[in-house]
Amino acid sequence: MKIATWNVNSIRTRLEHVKNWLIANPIDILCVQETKVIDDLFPQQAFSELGYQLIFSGQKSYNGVAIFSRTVASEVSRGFAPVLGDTFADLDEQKRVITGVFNDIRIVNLYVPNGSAICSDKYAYKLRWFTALQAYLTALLQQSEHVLVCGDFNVAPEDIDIHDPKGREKQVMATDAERLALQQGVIDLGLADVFRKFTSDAGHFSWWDYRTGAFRRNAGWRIDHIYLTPVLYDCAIACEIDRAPRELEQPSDHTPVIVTLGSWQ
DNA sequence: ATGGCCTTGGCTCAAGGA
Repeated sequence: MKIATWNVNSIRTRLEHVKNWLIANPIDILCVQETKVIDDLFPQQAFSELGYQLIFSGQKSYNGVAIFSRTVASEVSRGFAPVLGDTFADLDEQKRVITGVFNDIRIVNLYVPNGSAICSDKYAYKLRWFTALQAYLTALLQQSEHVLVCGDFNVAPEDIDIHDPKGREKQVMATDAERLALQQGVIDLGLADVFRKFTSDAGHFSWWDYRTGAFRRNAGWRIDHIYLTPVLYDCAIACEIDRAPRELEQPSDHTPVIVTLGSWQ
């Protein structure tokens, strides 16, 4: 079973890239972020023609998440509120969370806030969002031992996940507070970054700035992750970053990350 | 080097991204 995550930076602009990638990589589940489209305008037919079911949660211009799957989803919900109630309901105005159960695996697809700049309101919002995420995942983990959490986390967990970590303490996506939020909100709950099961060295990235020829220089960050509970982590036989879509004309600035689960149904 | 570049909305510029 193969499951991938990809921040596509507008599903409508990237429609041909995503379609062609799925034809070349006929995986079981694809989680996408930054769809940037309301649900009524989601280009659903293009993907149903390829044999995928879709669930999505979008808004105009910003954010938006979706899950494409070969099998039908059950126990689908959107946002934090269905799990957490009213405490963090204001965070659901931005469409960043969608989940469903597929083949007995609870898939959680996330688009973590960017955070803008360290002194900004958006940075505080990001840290509060991680607090909500911790409560949200804690609740889901009480229901199932088969949980996969993936998406654009907008945090580089370690210095080896940044092409040039010098001065990273002052850079959004790499501050100590963000790393602690990721640690407490995800990793400390028993979820492990499966990419690091197979690859321990530096220089592997999932996002490259559009500016300054960052991709050509491999000046990237590894901010797109797949986290697994222990039973799934043990099943994983590969986790790869596919750089190919980033080489195309008019690419997303992110590229897919794919995990392969062996001996799973 | 606070620049660079891309997407959306519907303005020829601003906001957000990371």
